[in-house]
Amino acid sequence: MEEFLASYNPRLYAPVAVTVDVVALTVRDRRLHVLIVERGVEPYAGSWALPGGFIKPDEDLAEAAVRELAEETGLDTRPAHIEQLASYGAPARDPRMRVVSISYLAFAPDLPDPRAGSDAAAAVWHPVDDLPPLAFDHGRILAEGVERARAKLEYTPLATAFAGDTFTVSELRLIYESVWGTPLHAGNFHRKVLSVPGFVEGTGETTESGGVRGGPRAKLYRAGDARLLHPALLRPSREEEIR
Amino acid sequence: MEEFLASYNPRLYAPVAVTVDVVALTVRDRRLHVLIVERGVEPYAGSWALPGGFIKPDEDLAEAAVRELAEETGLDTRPAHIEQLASYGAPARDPRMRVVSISYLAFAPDLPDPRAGSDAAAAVWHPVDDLPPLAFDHGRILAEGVERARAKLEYTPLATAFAGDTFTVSELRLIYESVWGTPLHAGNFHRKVLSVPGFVEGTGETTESGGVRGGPRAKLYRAGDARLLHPALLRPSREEEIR
DNA sequence: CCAATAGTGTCTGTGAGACATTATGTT
DNA sequence: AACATAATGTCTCACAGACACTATTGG
Repeated sequence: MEEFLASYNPRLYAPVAVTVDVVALTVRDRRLHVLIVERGVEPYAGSWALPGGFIKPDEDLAEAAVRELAEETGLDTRPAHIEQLASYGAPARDPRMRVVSISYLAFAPDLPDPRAGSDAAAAVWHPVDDLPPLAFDHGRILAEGVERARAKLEYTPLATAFAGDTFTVSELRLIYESVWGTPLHAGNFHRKVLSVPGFVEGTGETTESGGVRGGPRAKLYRAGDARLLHPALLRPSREEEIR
Repeated sequence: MEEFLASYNPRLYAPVAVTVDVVALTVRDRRLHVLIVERGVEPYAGSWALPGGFIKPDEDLAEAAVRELAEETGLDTRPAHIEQLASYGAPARDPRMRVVSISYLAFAPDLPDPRAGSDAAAAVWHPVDDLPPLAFDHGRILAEGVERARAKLEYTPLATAFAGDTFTVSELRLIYESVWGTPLHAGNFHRKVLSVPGFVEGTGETTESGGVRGGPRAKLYRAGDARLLHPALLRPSREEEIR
């Protein structure tokens, strides 16, 4: 083994760089938003892109994703949820050299506006349904992130990661409607959410006042201990995606 | 941009190598099997591991996965299905240097025994529920691949990727039972499979003879054009995995 | 004949979705 | 008073799962 290590020379392999890119999502003003940055350095300086960058020598991949997100956007709050999305390694996806990118998907509650950090000229939350062209293959990465997020709301209680510590059933429904882009039936949604074991648990509290246009005070809930929703909360049927 | 490329020096970054590892699954003798190889070179020479290796300069990631699978196992048949699984980049997961591995999940019908190829001392199909320790973090990668496969059979028609061009409903049921490790109700499964639009389509043919222990000739089907099963074919409830 | 298998029929319980209703708040 | 919203009730249809049953083959 020692002799092998001595004879092994990494420089014999073509150099490859590894980056992480983050699809950070939130719900603002009833629309799904993604965090994008304006690149301050080449390549693609001036273009919008997902936050991300090269991994550091002694850092795990998920750590790098959290670090890059904080560095480029000035957000000091860790996202409520982060998971690996996919990897992209087409030989010419980066003009500098061979770059393999590991993408991460993050969910955050509605946070303050970000500020541009290292290597970024600007950082903003932008609605996902009205995006500028993105650098590299980030448009495709984002699309896969959004689709993964939509699917995950069906099977997992992760919608609560977009909400604050406590929330009403109506707020939770607005999150689902915003992420899926579909109106849901308020009454059926209400009954369904409360019937899935471990999805939410009551706090005993209610909102301070009724809604802006009236109505009774809503009960407040927090996230329950379920990791999977059973039965699942399925999107209205999407016949077109089946074939 | 040109000036940037001139000033950029990849050697300034710590060297990272990128590998692909493949979790290739098949169903043999009513049990789920995975393709593993006995490593012929250090590190972990003599240990069992997933087939895989370093990517080449002008090769996309999925291409590398298919190539490594063929090279190390002598199988010339492309798997019926291959998809990206996840990436692993813990700093010390490989003793040689920083190695980031992209894992792929492949489904194949029951193929001939593999033969050891480059860098491999042996290559075999091995039942997944009775495995030797695997090199690196391959045990974890395999576990995630098996779980992904089990989940995918619920929502997609990929079980047909384990079967031949044509198959009977009973053969399809045996695939589900083998992958999930659960007996299924033959009658209900039969009705369910035929009722999901696009899952299978009849060929008009039947088997040449009845089963080895009797029974009528079964109708033959081939894979249909659905990409998703709707409604899904859910596993018997797994309460323990919900919390 | 017996046993195993292919395929279908029937019943029940659960849950999704449409719709209605009551209560409680704001403007 | 008018209206929006929270929360619950009711009905119907689809479907999963249990069970029964017939038909067809091999041993």
